[in-house]
Amino acid sequence: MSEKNKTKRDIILKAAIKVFAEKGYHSSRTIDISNEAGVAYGSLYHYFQSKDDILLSIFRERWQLLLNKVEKIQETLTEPGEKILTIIDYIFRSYQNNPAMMKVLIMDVPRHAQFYSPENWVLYNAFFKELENIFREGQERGVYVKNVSPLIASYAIYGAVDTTIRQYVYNPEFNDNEFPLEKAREQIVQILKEGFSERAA
Amino acid sequence: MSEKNKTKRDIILKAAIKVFAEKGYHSSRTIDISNEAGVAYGSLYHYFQSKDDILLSIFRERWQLLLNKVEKIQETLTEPGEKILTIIDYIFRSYQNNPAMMKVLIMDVPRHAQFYSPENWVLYNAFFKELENIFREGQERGVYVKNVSPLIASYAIYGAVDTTIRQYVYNPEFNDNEFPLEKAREQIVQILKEGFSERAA
Amino acid sequence: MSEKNKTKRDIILKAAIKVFAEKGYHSSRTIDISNEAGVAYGSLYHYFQSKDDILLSIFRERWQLLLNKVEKIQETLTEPGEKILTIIDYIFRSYQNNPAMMKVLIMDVPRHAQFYSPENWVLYNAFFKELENIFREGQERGVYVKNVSPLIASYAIYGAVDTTIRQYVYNPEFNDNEFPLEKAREQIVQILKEGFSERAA
Amino acid sequence: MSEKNKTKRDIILKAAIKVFAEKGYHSSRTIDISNEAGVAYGSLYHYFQSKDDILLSIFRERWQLLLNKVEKIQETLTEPGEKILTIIDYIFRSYQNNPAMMKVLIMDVPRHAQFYSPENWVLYNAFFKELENIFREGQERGVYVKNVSPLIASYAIYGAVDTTIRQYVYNPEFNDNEFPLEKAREQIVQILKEGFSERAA
DNA sequence: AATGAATGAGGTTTCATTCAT
DNA sequence: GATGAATGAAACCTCATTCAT
Repeated sequence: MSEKNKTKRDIILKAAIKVFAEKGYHSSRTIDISNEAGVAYGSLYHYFQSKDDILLSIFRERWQLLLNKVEKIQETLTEPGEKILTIIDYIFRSYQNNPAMMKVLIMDVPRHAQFYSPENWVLYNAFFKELENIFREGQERGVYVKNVSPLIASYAIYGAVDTTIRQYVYNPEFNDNEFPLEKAREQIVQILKEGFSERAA
Repeated sequence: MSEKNKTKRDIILKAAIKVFAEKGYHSSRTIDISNEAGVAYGSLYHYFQSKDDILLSIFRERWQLLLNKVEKIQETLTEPGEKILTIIDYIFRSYQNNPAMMKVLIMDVPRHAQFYSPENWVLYNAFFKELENIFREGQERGVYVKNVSPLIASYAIYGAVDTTIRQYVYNPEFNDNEFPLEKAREQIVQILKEGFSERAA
Repeated sequence: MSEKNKTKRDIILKAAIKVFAEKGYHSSRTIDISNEAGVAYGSLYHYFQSKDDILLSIFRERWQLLLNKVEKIQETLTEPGEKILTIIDYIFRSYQNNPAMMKVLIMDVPRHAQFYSPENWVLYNAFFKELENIFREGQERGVYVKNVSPLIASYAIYGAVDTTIRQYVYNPEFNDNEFPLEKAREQIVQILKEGFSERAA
Repeated sequence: MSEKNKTKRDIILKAAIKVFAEKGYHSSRTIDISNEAGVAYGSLYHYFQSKDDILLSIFRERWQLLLNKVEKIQETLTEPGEKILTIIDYIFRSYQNNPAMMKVLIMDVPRHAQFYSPENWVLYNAFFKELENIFREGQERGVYVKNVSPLIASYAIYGAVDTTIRQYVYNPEFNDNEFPLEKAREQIVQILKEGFSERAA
C-alpha cells in the first residue's frame, strides 16, 4: 500500500471514529462517514470490506498501539508497580487525547457481534496477558500478594479503569472540573495497590 | 394491569432476555422475541412501546431489583465491609442464576444509545450512590481509608465485578472449571479491600 | 395459505410477468413490480424470498401447468402423433393467450443462474422426458422411425417450437399478419413428422 | 488499428468469452474480465465502449464468421442438402472447438436486452435468410417439399440445433459419453430431412 | 497506451411498527 | 386482547465507468 493510500485510509478511519463516537455505531450511516471524511461514498469500500470492517479495524489498530506501548513499558521499566501505573496512565491519557476514539473502543467495539471472533479475542486478551505477566512478576519479586490470581488481578485493574472512563464519557451528572481525571487515576492506582481498608496501626 | 397481563408481559420480557443474550440487541428481531415468547409479534406492542422499550424495561425492572436488594442490605447489615461483600456476592449470584439476563444488563443495556437518558441515569446512578454511601460510612467509621473518593471507589468496585463477569460470559479462552466464579469473587473482594501490594512486616 | 393470500400472491406474479416481459428481468426493479401490482414493495417479500424467487416461481408454476397439460394429454389421447400435435398446439396457444409470460419463460428464465439448479432441471427435464416417452411409444407402435433417439427427437421438437416463438416475440422484421402463427404451427408439425425432403415417387 | 492492439483486443474478447461462459453475462464483472485477460480494467475501455459492447462485439465477430462460412459453403457446394448438413456440422464443430464461445452465443447474446437493436437483427437474420435461400433453392430444384415456408424451415433447423447444444451445455443429467455429439448431429439432420414418421411401404 | 483509485447512482432487502379484522 | 398482513423508510453495498497520472 502506498503512502498516499495509507493517508486516505486514515482519513476515513478518523472520520469513522468521530461519527461513531457522536452517534454510536448502529446509528451511524456509512454515508455519514464518507461525508465526514470528504470522500466519495464508494471509496469506503476501496479501503474496507464493510462498515463492520471499519469498526474492527479501529479496534485492531488502536489496540495494537496499546500493546506496543505495553511492550515498550516492559522493555523500559523494571518495577512492576511502575509498569502498571504507566499503563493506567497511558489509558487515561489516551482518553484525554482522543475521547472519541475511547468512546468507540469502550462502547461500540465490545457490543459488536463480530468482535467476538477468535482473532479479535487473541488480540484483546494479549493485553490482559501482559497485565497478568507484570502482576506475576510482582508476585515473584515479593511485592504483590501471592494469594491473588494474576488473571483476576488483571480484570480488576482494567475494569476499574474502564468503568471510570465510561463515567467520564457518559455520566451527565459527572463533572470533570470537580473531579479531575488526574485525581481519579491516582486514586484508582491507590485502591488497586493498597485497597481501601484502613490498616490497623 | 391485570395479573394475567402481567404474566404475558413477563413471558415477553423473559423471551427478550433470552434472545438479546443469544444474538445481541441489534441482531435480535422483534419476530425472534415473539417466536421465543410464543405470541404474535403484534402483541409486543400491547405491552411495550417499541423494541427499545423492551430493552429498557429489562434494565429498569432488573436494576430496581438490585436497588431493592441494596436497600435491604442497608437495613439488615451494619458493617460496611459486609455490605459491599454481600452486594458483590448478589451480583455474582445473579449471573449464576440468570446468565442471559446478566449478559443483557452488562452488554446490551449500557451500550444502547437510548440508555443515556436522564431518567435512566438517575436509576443507574442510584446504585453507584448507594455504593458511595456505604463507602463513606466506612470512612466515617474509620475502617476505610480517608484519602479515597467514595465516587471513585464505587467505580473501582463495580468495574472490577463487571469486567470479571464479562470475561466469564464472553472470553472463549476462559475456563470456568479451572477458575470457579466463587474464587473470583473472593479475590476481587480481597483486592478491593487490601490491595495487591505486599505489606512490609 | 388462505384464498385471499393466494390472490395477492397471484397479483404480484402477474405484475412481475408483465414487468419482466417489458423490460427484461435484469432491467426490472422490484419497485416496478410492486407499482404494477399496486402493493407496497415490502409486500413482495411476504410472498417471495427475493426477486430471484419471483422469477423462478413463475417458471415452476407455469412449467407445472405445462406438465399437467401433458399428463392430461397422455391420459386422454392415444395416438402419439396426435399427442405431439396437441402439445405443440398448447404451447403456441399459451403464447397467444399470454405472450408476456412466454417471453419471460423463454428469455428470462433460462438465462438466470439459479435456473440451473438440480430441482429446477428435474422439473424442466420432466417435460422432455414426457416427449421422449411419447416418441418411444410411437416407435413401439411402428409409426415413428426406429433409428432416431427419443432424446434427440424431443430436442428437435421443442427447439423448433421455441425458436419459432422467439421470432414472433422479438424479430422486428417478422410480420404476424403475413405469416399467422396458426400456419407456422402446422408447418413445424409437418417438418417434424415428414421432414422437408421431397420423396421419390 | 495496429496489429499489436488487435492482439490485446482479442485477448480481452477471449477472456470475456471465458468469463461470460462461466458466470453468465450479468454475474460477470468487468474486473473479472480484466483479471482473466491480465490487463488493467481501465484498458477494457480503450478497446470497447462498455461491457455491453464487449458482449455484442463477441456476437458481431463470431456471427460474421458463421456468415462467412455459410457464404463459402454457398460458393463451394451445390446440393442444398449438403449445404445444410455442412452448416449444421460447422455449428456443432464450433461448439466442440470452443464450447465457451457457444455458450455465450446461445445463452447470453440472444437474452441480452441490447441485442435487440435493428443493426444486430440485420446481422442475426442474415444467417436465417441464408438458410431460407438454401431451402428455397432446394424447393426450386424439386428436392424439398413445396408446401413448407423457407422461413419456418430455417427456424426449425436452427432451433433443433440450438436446443440440442443447450442440453449438452447445461443439462446436468446429460451424459456426453452415452450420447456423442456426432450422433446427435446425424439424427437431427435425419429428422429435419426425413421427419420421424415411418413411411408406409 | 495503460493504470487503478475514485466515483456515486442505483437497487435489493430488512425489519420495526401499524392497524384492520 | 390478539393477530399477522401490510407498509415503506432506511441503509448497505456493488460495480460500470471515468480520468488524472
